Amino acid sequence: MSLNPVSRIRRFNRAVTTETGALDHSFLGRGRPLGAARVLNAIGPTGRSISDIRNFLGLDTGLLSRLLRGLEDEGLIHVSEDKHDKRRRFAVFTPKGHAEYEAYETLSNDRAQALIDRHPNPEALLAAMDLVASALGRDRIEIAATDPQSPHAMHCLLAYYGELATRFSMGFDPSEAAPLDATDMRPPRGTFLIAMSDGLPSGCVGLKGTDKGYAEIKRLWVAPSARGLGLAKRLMSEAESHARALGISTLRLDTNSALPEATALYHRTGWTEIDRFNDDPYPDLFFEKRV
Amino acid sequence: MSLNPVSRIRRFNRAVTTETGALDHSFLGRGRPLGAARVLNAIGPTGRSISDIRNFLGLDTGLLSRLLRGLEDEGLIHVSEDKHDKRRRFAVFTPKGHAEYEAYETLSNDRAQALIDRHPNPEALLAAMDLVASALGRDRIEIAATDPQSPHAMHCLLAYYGELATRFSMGFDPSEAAPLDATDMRPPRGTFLIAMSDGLPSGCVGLKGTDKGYAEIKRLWVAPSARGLGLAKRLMSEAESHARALGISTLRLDTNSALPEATALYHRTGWTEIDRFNDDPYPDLFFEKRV
DNA sequence: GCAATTACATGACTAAAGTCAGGCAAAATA
DNA sequence: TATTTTGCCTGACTTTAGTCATGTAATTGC
Repeated sequence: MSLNPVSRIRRFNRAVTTETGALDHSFLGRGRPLGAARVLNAIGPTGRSISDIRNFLGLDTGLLSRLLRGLEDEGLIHVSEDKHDKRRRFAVFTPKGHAEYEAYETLSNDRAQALIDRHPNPEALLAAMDLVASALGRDRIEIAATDPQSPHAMHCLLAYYGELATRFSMGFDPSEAAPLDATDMRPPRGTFLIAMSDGLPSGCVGLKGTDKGYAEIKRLWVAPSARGLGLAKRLMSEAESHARALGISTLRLDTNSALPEATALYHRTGWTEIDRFNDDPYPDLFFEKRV
Repeated sequence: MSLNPVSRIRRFNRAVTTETGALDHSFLGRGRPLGAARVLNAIGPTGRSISDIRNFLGLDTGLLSRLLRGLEDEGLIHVSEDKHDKRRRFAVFTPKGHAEYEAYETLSNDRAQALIDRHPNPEALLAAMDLVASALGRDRIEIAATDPQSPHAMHCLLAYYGELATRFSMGFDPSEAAPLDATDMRPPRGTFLIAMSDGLPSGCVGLKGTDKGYAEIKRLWVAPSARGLGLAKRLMSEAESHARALGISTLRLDTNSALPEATALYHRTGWTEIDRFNDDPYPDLFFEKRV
């Protein structure tokens, strides 16, 4: 009875509700009701428009207006009007508000740190949490173009190389693979897309421009915690849209038979297998698609 | 920045808060405030004493009293006095209350089921959730004596056998191991202890009485999701207390060098290695301890 | 047996959260 | 340009949650 899947999830819910309840309670310690603290947190260091806050927190206009007025009276925020649309308003922190925001951040961070510190295997715990968070927030994964040398991109690429190293029987050394020039993966020659799942980079794909009449798809990777959610397919289809927008009509890619999921995906999504078109030592399968 | 452990935990918190918020909201759909729904849920099909409910939900006497009165007025529960102590009161469902309780259960269960259904690898998701729940609720793991043939005990034993099968190079077949008579693990000859982590059996150990002047420790197992929390040590020390209470002064156990964590634990907790004392084919290490 | 304690109920209150109906200025649309 | 819509604010409300003091009956401890 307690062992069936539904019971296990409900046990998880109980554990997590207790934990968040305790965090909420510690937030109350700063002498401000939870509603106001939530608004402060929603504003964030870069400021935020009122309508954004309303959507994010799901609040009524009246209620939010009053909460903002309260924070303003406390001297924590400053609300100014948007230059382009004077109906819209934008909230930013005062120095005092910034300090207060940081105090709430510290409460959350300390709690998170304590959880890590007392666990015997933090990496396993974090991996489990990533997986659960991705499962819960699957519809909130967003794909956006990023610079191929941004920290998030580097994170994805390192994870990608690490995985190739374990999956290829001969290992994988990035320096032996075909060198990549970052400018080939920046507009207007190409692009680099990252899938962000509420702050966690969960996948990537590169579109690399060449001077040979086609562009290449490179570095398609999906984080273990986000696999099976159809993310690879979404990344590929976004990459194809970007290719079309850049005026590219032929795409090529290379892959290795040690990555059967990838190969299956290419077959499923209209790619045709072609002959070897480069002398990179790692790939043994080559595909092409017209977009 | 979003890749450090603290950020990952906070991302998890956000995902989970959204999810529980959505569940709470669906609870509201039954036209009853959350407080009343929580009380209904706390009562449960078997009924519950008022003081229990108060402790469980952390409510003020006045508030709970009013919430109970509300549920009573709706015709959902019936509150009667305890026979032995007429100050105490006990709440049970009326048939209508039972139906309402089930409706809430269905909301929770459907949500959980949906999460399983849409995930590509439900077993991995559940394992991750178990691990997180154990990490959050580690101080709430309780050890209790159970019948060695209870469903929870069987669950532990099957998991234990499954694990031995993967860890022993020669595999493991329970039928070839020394047969176990359940009466040897019931008082007064012995006992069987289970560690329960909020409804999930997370570990076990058996104390098996013999007629040879000593008792044996058997089937020490800790669920993967609860490892590293010191549970094995707690189980062993509980088993020793039970042995003392049963008038047993010498304990023995056998184990296999393929289980180094176990062996290390025995060395650490006062056990001395002795010569083989049985002809079971699986063990290759033998220990004794006086309690 | 008497005082203290316990278990629960009641009344009187407050704070927080949320709803709803205007209202006003700016922007979008016709 | 006139009308409608949008984004936000304000005032007047209700509901929910929770606190505190007091009361009453039953039980426990001395």
